[in-house]
Amino acid sequence: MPHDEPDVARAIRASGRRLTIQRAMILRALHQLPGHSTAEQIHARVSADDRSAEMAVSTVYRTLDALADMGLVSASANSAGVTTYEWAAPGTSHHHLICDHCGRAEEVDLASLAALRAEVLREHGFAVDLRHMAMRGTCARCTERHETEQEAKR
Amino acid sequence: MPHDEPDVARAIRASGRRLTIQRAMILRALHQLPGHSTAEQIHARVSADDRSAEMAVSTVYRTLDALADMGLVSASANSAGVTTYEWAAPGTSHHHLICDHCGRAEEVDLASLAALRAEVLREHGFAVDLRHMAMRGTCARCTERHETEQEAKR
DNA sequence: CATGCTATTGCTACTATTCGCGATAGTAGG
DNA sequence: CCTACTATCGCGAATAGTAGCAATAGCATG
Repeated sequence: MPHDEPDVARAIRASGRRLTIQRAMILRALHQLPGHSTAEQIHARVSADDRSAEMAVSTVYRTLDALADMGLVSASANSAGVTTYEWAAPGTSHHHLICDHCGRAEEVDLASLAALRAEVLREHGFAVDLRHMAMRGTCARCTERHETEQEAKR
Repeated sequence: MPHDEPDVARAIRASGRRLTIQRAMILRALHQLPGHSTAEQIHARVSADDRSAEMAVSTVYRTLDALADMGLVSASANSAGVTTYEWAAPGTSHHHLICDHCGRAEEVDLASLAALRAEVLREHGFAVDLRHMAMRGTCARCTERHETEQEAKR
């Protein structure tokens, strides 16, 4: 999987896409920004880097979409309905636990997912994309708080 | 888990919520509509049932949200970014495989998920909500088509 | 049955994201 | 280095869904 500039350029062209200045700027912004960023933040970063011409927000979305399609970035939606993106470094793969109560997200690495993927592929011929997969539920802290509240009511 | 009208009413009140006419209408619409429906469709159905007063769309969203919170309906987002809802009949639990290429969704029942949930709970104290969980990837048909295209290019 | 507390509703304004389209500009090929 | 082909851009309008707030109406209680 590509990670430095020439590699990325090659990967983009290999998929019949074009490496435009806008894309280059967004790629740079993605490397500069740590972890998960929203389209808004990426757009802001790009605008800060180059104030000659404002890039259209829709371009940011379309580019991120294309990059996600190629597997170069991964997108995950948080509970507030805002999507965040992050550079999918080669070999990197982690999973998100998103709490539906407090909205906080943890990143973990789950062994069982491999077994799950195997089952789905065997039984249904469906290839699940596990990279950066997100699961919703209730985090430890919120579970605890909830139980405490229940007791308080008694 | 409740499924008939008095039961549902009790469940709603038990959670400190109120059973308003709007909620009753939305519940009825949910029972009438088959499988997954969008908030839009539910709103249309409600409007069709009762033309005396148009219900606000935001009310539909809020109600579905509340019902999802109680576990009475389950929400899942499709690839186009539109959320669909369905009545979560007692005992019903299935998982969605959503193809990122053709957008089609399959419903399956996965044994491995129980193991996954156990691992996450043990290792991270996080209680994953497995009901109607969705996974993205590539379906058998699209995998096949993709391979065929690759061959055609050679 | 009357009453008060507060969950819910209906607005309306706003945010995040997508879509369509004419104008631009990467790229492969000569 | 030119040229044609077409992916991509910018822009502006459209869509799904959310937030804030004053008015309304369930429901527990006496």
